[in-house]
Amino acid sequence: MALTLPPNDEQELLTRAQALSGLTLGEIARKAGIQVPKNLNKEKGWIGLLLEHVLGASAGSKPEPDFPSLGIELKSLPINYSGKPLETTFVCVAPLVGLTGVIWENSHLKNKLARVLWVPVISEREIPIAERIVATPFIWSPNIEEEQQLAQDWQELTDMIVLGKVEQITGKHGDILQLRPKAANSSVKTKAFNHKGEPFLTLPRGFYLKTVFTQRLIHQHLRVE
DNA sequence: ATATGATCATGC
DNA sequence: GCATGATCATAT
Repeated sequence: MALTLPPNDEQELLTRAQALSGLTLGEIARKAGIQVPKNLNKEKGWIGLLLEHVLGASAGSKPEPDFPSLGIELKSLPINYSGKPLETTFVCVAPLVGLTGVIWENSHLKNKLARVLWVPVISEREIPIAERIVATPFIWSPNIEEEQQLAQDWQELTDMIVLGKVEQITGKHGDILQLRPKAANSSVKTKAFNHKGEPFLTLPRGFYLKTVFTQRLIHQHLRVE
């Protein structure tokens, strides 16, 4: 596959992303010389990786933004024909230890969501992967209200973790943010502390944005233009 | 095991 | 129907 140079500034990135609007994933992949899988069962991150590639994001799984010089994170967002998100959005792994001194302002979650290029893709499961269409990408930062909601949910979930109640947390906790398993399978374990302060092994968890939140982002950016 | 990229699929 | 819990691939 051909090399795509990273964008020089935010506007170039946005222009590049919006040039994908209306194109099918098959068209985009063909230009990039990438094979389209029949389904995503074994390549769940394929769409995100394709978009990273064609937009010139830095490769690999380094713990930094997709566009380091711009401080921008790329997120693909599967939506239905009505613009409703079909999945929650994974943000980052939730630390279960070492939370002493961590506050919202210096949290990994806040940092991750500081500036995001959202690329919605009409991705209903009945549509073959190659025929799914990119909608209108947009760049977003949380406004005051959104940040307050994120901070509140993050604090609630983090408090429970600190109190050793991680295994009592379900996907129902949080209004717009949730904590759910994030692992290859249920045998994967990571260290946490129980309510007595004793270490034990548990399933790794990740922070996910609920669809009610991402749906609002979509609507903001459909209404205003 | 942890980071990246997420969606699958079953229970409700 | 849809959200929660479970899972898949790859790189380090």
